[in-house]
Amino acid sequence: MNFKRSPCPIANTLDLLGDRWTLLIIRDLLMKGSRTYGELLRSPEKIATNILAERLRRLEEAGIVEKAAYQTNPTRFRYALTTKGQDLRPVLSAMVGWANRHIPGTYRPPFTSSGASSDRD
Amino acid sequence: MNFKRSPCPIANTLDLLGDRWTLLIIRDLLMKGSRTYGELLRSPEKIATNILAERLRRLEEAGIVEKAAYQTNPTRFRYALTTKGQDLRPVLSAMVGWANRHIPGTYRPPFTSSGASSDRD
DNA sequence: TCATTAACTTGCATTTTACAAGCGTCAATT
DNA sequence: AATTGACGCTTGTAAAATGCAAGTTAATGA
Repeated sequence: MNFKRSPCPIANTLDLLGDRWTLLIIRDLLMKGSRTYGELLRSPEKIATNILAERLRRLEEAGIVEKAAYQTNPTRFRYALTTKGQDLRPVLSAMVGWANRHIPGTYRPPFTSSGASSDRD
Repeated sequence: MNFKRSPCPIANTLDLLGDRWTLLIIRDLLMKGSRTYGELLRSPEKIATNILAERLRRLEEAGIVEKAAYQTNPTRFRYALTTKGQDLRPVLSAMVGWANRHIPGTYRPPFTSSGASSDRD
């Protein structure tokens, strides 16, 4: 599990988050707070069920996401970002800034200029 | 080619850069200035030749990288970031900051010019 | 009993990635 | 003149990841 391609912080980050889906899950958890598996599935990008399950497993293992039962009978789960996960906000904010400047047709979030100290979860 | 999963700026960014290699190429071009195909190949993460060629093609097509001949007989090429590509620096910086804080064993860049390094402390 | 919802897993076809090898151009060396 | 070597790729193929549909388990309400 811990095979690093190099000691480069960017390479290490990409080993964890470098794919088409992982940061979208983190986006949802960051923007909308803790969410269930089903809610995450309903996001507009339409992630496949097996991919979502696998990514959540990896993120939990990496200490970025926490899974907790919020009810029993039947047991239902909620996923939330740990501090480590919440700390990815600047990465996402930078991407939003870049996309808004350089990719036409991207949605501009109401309150994200860059520093985004917007609270509430 | 212009098929968007959603109007989300993060999803759009990931459609362009969301994989294990693209941001490493951009890292090299950003840190070390313009580079040749051969120099990019020699980076410590050891990208495969076909992947590098394909990624450079996509980045050029996306207006993030420019390819220019710097000599003839024999013709040799140099790749460099456009303004759009250079503008990704905050994204990379945020990743460096996050990795340095949360992934043990990552290299800490000595110093960083223009808005780089940690966004906390 | 039957249908329904949540949270997944499984099977399989398609796509992408990784690894090795090969190719064309030119320049210098033997 | 032929060989060697560097550069900048392309091609072939095996392995891995992804996408899609369907199935599973547990519980609840009609």
